Amino acid sequence: MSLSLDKNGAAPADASGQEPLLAAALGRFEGLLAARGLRLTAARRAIVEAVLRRAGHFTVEALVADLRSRGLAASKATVYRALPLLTEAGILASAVLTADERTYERAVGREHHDHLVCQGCGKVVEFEYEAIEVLQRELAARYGFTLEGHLHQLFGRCADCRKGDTK
Amino acid sequence: MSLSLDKNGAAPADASGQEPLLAAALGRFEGLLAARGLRLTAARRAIVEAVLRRAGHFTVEALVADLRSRGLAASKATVYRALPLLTEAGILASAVLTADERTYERAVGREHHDHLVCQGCGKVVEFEYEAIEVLQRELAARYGFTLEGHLHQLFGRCADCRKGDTK
DNA sequence: ATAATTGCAAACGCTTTGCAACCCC
DNA sequence: GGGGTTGCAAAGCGTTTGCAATTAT
Repeated sequence: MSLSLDKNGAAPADASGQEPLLAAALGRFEGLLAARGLRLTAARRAIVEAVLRRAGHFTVEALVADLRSRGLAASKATVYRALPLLTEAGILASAVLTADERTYERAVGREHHDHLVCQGCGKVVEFEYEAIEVLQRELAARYGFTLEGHLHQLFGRCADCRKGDTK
Repeated sequence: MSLSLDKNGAAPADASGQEPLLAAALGRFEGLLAARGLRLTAARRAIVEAVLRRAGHFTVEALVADLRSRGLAASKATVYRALPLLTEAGILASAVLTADERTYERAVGREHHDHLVCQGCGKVVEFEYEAIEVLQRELAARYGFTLEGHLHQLFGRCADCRKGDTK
């Protein structure tokens, strides 16, 4: 089994040359919406663009602020109503979810990965470990389950935080 | 340290041979509290008992209801204030945590495990897979992290739900 | 036209907090 | 008595929802 590790962070550069991504995202979105008799409106388009423009993890609040700062149409309520749709369309994904944090990230044009969070400084490392994915599938099968998804987050302390950081 | 019984003499009502667990839990709790200049009060004792009496996963609401139905002292606020302490003492652990569910479970006297949740019927299977635990440690080490914990939940569909249930 | 969509603000549900009374050491 | 503890109710917060106006097809 190949142990492919994502490059730390690999923060996707934003805003540049993402037309193809945007096209792919809007295409998917429109497909999902059409399949349900829903419409691809200006507000929804703006939300998709805002998500793609974001690099890394972000909160709903930040996304709404982005839209607002660009004078784009999409109120908080509309954003919240769009989140599940974006997720189902594979455009958006939940990033970190804990008792006191909830962030999202772009999903279109990216590979699946999980998160390793430093409890000292909050740094988040994205990782992809096929061996674990395999074991998860094996495990689900063992219990007669069809695996549809998972939430896997590792919490620890990074080297920097172990050295000097307070707390 | 000595384990004093509830001052009002109220013996744990049901209880099926859990005295040793209760003793262990109270002992740990008292230790943690003492180390911080905090006290093991009747309310906190009642909460510990309520947690041990619970089988399986439960919500805070359910725990509060338990206490209330037994006329035990411990308001909702007190329970919420005790949760982090119980967790640190290893008496309580978070069970399932998703965007719309948050349950806890007894940790004392139990082995570590993660959860497999059926998205059809809500059934939760607890699993312990050492191979995955090992890979997690390996992964954290690879990034220079000291692993302190993790949240690993698998979501799928159980055999029963695949057979008949409506989607 | 017909039905979906949106913004706003009110409603919500869960968790936290301010505060005065209380209890323990 | 000093300081931790508790209950109650109010405050917070992020998310959801009712509703009337608006817009897409």
